[in-house]
Amino acid sequence: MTVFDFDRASKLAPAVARERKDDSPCAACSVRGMTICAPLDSNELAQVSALMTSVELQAGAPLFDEGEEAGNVYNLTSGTLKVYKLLPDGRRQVTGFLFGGDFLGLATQDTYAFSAEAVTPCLLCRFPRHKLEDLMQRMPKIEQRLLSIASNELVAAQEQMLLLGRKTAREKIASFLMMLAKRAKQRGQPEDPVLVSMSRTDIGDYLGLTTETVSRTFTQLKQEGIINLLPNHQVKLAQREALEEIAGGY
Amino acid sequence: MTVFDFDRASKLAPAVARERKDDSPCAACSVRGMTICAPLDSNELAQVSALMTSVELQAGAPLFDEGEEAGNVYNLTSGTLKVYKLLPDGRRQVTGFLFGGDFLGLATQDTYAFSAEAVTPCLLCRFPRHKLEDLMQRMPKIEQRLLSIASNELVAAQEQMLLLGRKTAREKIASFLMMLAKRAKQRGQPEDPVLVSMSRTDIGDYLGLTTETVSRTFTQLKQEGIINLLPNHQVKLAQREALEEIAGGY
DNA sequence: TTTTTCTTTTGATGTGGATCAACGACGCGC
DNA sequence: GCGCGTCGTTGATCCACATCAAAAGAAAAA
Repeated sequence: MTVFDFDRASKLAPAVARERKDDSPCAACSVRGMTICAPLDSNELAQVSALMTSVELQAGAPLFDEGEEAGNVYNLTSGTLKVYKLLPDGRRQVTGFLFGGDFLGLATQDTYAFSAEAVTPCLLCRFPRHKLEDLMQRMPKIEQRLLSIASNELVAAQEQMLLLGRKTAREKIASFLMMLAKRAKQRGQPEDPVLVSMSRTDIGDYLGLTTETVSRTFTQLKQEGIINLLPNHQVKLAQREALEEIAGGY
Repeated sequence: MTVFDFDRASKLAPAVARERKDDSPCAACSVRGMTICAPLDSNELAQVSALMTSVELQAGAPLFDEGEEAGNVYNLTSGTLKVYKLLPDGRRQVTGFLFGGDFLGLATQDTYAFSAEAVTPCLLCRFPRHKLEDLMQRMPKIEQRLLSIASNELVAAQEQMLLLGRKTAREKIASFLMMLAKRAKQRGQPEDPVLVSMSRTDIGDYLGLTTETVSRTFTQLKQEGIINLLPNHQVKLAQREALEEIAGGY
């Protein structure tokens, strides 16, 4: 379990690395045609794009903290982001990793229920929440899209509860690798040598394990020939079916 | 960890205990003014009510199973319901308990992502999903309400991930009791002697513990004078602040 | 009421993963 | 290139909770 490291926190990079006011619509959002913009026509898209600002984060930079006023929602254009919650003594639970195309910042209360931090350098589209809410009144399509996103997240959250509450370390690691492979495939990236861009600590905090256990379990799977640990944080799924079997049918 | 008991399963009560076609609007839904009907005017309410059927479940009766076609959504009028997921070998994770006023059955895919079963006798309002979806096209208010419900559930799910991944047995039980108290208060029921209507097995499967550990932890808290175990499944929160402290600030 | 059955509690023992400790390996700035 | 800080791996030991076992309550059936 990771205990909050105050020394490290004070050394963190500044909150927002760079920020650009951009008159053109968020290229990645419209090009990819994903996330909240997906169901919109060009006129609607222009209205949404007018609200948007680009944000750039360097690895390790926080986007916002739990409890902070939830003024914006975001679309992650590229990079990897983690969202997490802390206990008062610093124990951390990473509740999710976000990748290119993912949506972030849904909140009913007016404060964020979790913190968000860049794992790798990130590009995001930012929308002021109240303006987007005004727009939603006139464009139910956005609301539909948001409901669909929330429903999918809810399904994923329940899956993760099953993992945290009932799976062994071995099953957790196998599930984690399968999840990374699936998500990479979804956004059209290579899924066999899986790129594991996050640290053992982040993985441990996501799976409810310690770094040591994460490391030992990777080693164990490697020795069994189920995976190969390649350079540059890549993992080859040597026996994909075996891994899927261990993951527990999910 | 609970392993699937095939003998017990075969002895379970039939799926739907009773069912009534009801011309009048679901009394509880409109009276309470909660859940998806909350923001509607009387004309809109009539349209929604026209789609509704009442369902009655006896304790232990399943409402639907994971993987089943998601044909309906439900409003729980009274009683307690549990939703859960199973691993292939029968290990179970209860992902939530639902109480009077709660909404159930949100799904993007066309199958349920979890199973639902009555803990106590239950009364529900049932809505055919495709008809409700048609209605949503014309009444964005319902969609807004659903998005709000989903957002709240998402916050609760992240809270539960923190609990499952990072809290000790003692902290889990304390959090569980505080949650029950809070939810009882929300729906205007006595919150101090908390009614714990579910079995130790259900609690264990909700918190990622065994029945034995749940029982031992209750006993321990009782011996420390933090709670009192009363007859009829009631628990008196003798030292509420101490319990809140143990729960970890949530 | 007594009997049966299921649930909860309590006890004895085992173990998966945490903790504590040290070392090796990679990346970065100089 | 070299030194240095961070991250990952490996080893030894510990402990919170699981597992196994049985008794004590509670509820349902006879």
